[in-house]
Amino acid sequence: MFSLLNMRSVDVAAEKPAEAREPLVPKPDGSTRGRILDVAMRRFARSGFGASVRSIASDAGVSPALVIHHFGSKDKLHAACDEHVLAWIRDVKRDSIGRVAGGGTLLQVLAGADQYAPLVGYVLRSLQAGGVVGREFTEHMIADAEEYISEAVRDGVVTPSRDEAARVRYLIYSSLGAMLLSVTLDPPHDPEDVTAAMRRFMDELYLPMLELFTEGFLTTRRMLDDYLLYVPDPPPGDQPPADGTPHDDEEEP
Amino acid sequence: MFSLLNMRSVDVAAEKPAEAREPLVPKPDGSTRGRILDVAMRRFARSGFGASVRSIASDAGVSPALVIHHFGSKDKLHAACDEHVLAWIRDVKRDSIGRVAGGGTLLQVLAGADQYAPLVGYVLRSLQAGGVVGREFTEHMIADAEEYISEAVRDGVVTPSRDEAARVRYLIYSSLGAMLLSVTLDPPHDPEDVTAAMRRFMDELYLPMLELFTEGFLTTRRMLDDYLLYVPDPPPGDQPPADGTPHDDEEEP
DNA sequence: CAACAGACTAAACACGCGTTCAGCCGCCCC
DNA sequence: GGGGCGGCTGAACGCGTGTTTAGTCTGTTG
Repeated sequence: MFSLLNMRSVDVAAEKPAEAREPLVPKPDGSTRGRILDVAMRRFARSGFGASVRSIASDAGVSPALVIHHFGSKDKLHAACDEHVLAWIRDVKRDSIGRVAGGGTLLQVLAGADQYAPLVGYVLRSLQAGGVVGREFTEHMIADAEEYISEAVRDGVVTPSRDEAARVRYLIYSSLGAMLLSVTLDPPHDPEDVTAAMRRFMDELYLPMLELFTEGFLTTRRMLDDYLLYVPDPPPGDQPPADGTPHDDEEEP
Repeated sequence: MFSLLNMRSVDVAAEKPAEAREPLVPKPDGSTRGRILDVAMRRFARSGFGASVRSIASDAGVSPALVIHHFGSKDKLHAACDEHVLAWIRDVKRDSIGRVAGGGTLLQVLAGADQYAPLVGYVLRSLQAGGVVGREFTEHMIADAEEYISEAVRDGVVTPSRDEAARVRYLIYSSLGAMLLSVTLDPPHDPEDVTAAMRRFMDELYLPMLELFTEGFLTTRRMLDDYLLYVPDPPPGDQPPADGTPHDDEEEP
């Protein structure tokens, strides 16, 4: 069940056995340091990385000095949050492996439960800011997709591509980018539930995506053929001769 | 010539007549106020909207107080830049109308000339920040695409969709979002030429896009048919019955 | 020529930020 | 019991921010 960007929330419920697995959220830990880390992550997710140390301290019910005392500096706190979030993501991935056979529907899982809202919010913020979490998350998704798409191609349910790596990157960038853009341009009133916004987005745009994936968009092969004729073979990481541009490729209806 | 997201840079050169139209950049104006506005726009594009009034003043070779004197406040300066950029975009659109018959390749035009770098950079920043320019730009693109896609459908070169409006939105969100994500996660060393980054992105990912548009992704109609069977008709903005899930959101300390 | 107007600036103001400092408190170990 | 030690705080420091104020200079107008 390759699905890749299988986004519709309603399906999630249908696919998983009724005795729902509860979402995996990190244990409270008890220590003040842990609580600070937790509220910092949530605050960053809600307000972006410009959030002040004072606001985080206030959220945690401690003094600003204590935050610095435990983490050394705001930058180090940010780094600790990054690490914390990445670990959480790894846990969710490990936990959800083999659920929908072939895995890969990480986005589905994350959007499916409100408890993941801080995690998702944090990832989106990092994507917006070009942070390490955003980068790593994207690469995770690409690596995963690479794997199960190639499997799906072997099984004959997915078209092969002339450049699998590029296709995977394109697919992940589009879906992630579309979602990011959607919640950025039209943010949820309560920034706490980005997951709801994601599900709305999925519900609205799942049909066109499915249509595109199933039926394509163009009725003629002309543009693709022209391009293939013009450009040699891209597959193993080499660039086409760039722009020596002997391009008398003029297209015209 | 529907093309929509026709992204390949090499084509741009081929399409326009050799006696190149030079890109349309707003006249210098001469006044100090105009110069401040210009450098402010560029500074915002390069460094984001967090850029300080002092840095802008320094760029323009004037005192910070003068910036405030002319624009009232930083927010008003920001708004003036927004207006300035939107006017510029309107000019470019009007200027490029009917160039590639049917228009719509605004992105192409913008990515095609380095002189548009500040404009493009500004739009991307606004997209990142969820500003009005980003929103308006997106809606412009959607409106344009709506028009020439429907034309392309009439001409039989593009598949019809069960929900044209949703498809257009999906296509624009994906392409814009993918591009935004690409330059965010992997920003150009010299932030001055985002256009180069855009062209690189286009060159890399044009093939998979074209493949997807021409050949689709799935080899079976099963998923689409299942979905259509499950969901009635989405066209006029109504939500599917949104399954049972009474979302019990507990959590929150 | 005098007077006003507007472009422009140096200096300061008020504020929020990340961070530091000195010290208080309660716990554990000798 | 005494002494260290780590969690923790209130107050301050230094800095960068957007903005204000007072004033200078220049060109125009009566």
